[in-house]
Amino acid sequence: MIRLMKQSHLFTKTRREAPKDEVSKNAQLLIRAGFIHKEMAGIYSFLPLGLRTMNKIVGIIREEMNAIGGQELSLTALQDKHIWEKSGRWSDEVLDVWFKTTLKNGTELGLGTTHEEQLTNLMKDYIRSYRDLPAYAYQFQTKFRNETRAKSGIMRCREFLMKDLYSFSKNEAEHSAFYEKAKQAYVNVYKRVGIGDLTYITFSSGGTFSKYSHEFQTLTEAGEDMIYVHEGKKIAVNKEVLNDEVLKDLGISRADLIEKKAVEVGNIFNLGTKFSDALELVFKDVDGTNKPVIMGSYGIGPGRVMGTIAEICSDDKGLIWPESVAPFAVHLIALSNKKAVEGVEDQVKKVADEIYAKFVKRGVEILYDDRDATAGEKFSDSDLIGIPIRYVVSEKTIANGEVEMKDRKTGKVEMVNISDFK
RNA sequence: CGGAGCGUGGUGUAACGGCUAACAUUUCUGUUUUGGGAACAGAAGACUCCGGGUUCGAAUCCCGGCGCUCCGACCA
Repeated sequence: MIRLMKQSHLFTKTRREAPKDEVSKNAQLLIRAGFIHKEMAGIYSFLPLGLRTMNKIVGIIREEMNAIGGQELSLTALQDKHIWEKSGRWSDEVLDVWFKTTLKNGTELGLGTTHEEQLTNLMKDYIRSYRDLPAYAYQFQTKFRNETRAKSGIMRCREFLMKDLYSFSKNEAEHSAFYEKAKQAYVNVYKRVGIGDLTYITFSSGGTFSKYSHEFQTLTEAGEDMIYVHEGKKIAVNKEVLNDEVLKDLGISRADLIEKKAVEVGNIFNLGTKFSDALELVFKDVDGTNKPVIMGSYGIGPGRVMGTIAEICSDDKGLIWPESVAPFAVHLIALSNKKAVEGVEDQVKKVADEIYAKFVKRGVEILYDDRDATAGEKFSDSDLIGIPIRYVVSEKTIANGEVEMKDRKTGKVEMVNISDFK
């Protein structure tokens, strides 16, 4: 990733007002700051700043997935309908979010909404023996879902990036052990991207093979889900499964639960042998018998995570990125003095250029506002874009041999000696 | 997919069925200015979403389409 950028070269611009048909805070701020561009309802392009943040989120997820033994691959978006027919999910009645298309010769294809079928089928080429298990594969892939109603800015899109990991295990114990590791990895991800405090492991319906699945729900008014939070245990229950049995299982009482709105930023799911049965993914066990592989799926939408961060980490002036996902670590602003006459060096620009060069040399990701714009405009843009640390170089500061450092989140200002920049 | 609302320069808004579609912002030129989206002067930018209809006359009224937003349903 490119570490440095002069703002005069950045082709995107900020805007004072959000388009009137964007109501959600995440889309309003991200569009105004030049992170995303709306193409259609539920379909957004990612611009340079937005892509940088997206890649930061992706990078964190990748590290956590690698840490639990995930192996990254990339499956195709165009998918063969026959493997979907085997699981019974080709039908529009079963899966109503399909985008389907055809080849010139009439062959029907589907644009992947998810990849259980395809990966299960693929794994048949590689999983033969208990010695081949466990296996953990994941990808970052664009999913296509024909949502009847896209909404909430980038929170529910028709085309969106998703990290999906699938686990293949030889028995229930092996599966469960990995499932727990994955759960912890997810906790790590949300913590690292800056929304850990507001994110709850939420018990949700489990389907055929386990009593519960686990959603990761982040509290925000922009959310679509209603969950019941148990503050003491830092867990929650999805409204859909809240009943006496669940309360008993979790050892909690209804009185301790608080109803909150939340957005689902990830979920993990025990698939059991649903897909390995359907697509005949079996392995030869130690005793010589064929057994179906036990599977799990684990999903996170980096775009939705980004939208969630934008909802939570922002104020009336704009975005406030956590350091770990900010498009740049530092925003350097030069309030240069244009009065500088020909032949007389512009001291402010000179100092700012030097500081910029030092940051670049140190490998700090920096956006340098070298534009010919007024102070107010630069400050407003800086607040809107939301880079965590802002440095200002001006006549006033260099008169004392200093540079001003301001924390976007706390607003705390500190003067730093120019000679301290190494 | 049911319900509601809305489509006017790049963006945000205005305009009784009646003048050359107005204002702000934006962009460009020049002067001036540099610590919170400065000031002045000049300029650019619109078949008022599309297609029909009513009318002497439509941004405005009617019909159809498309698009967008919100509520609900849905969310492997």
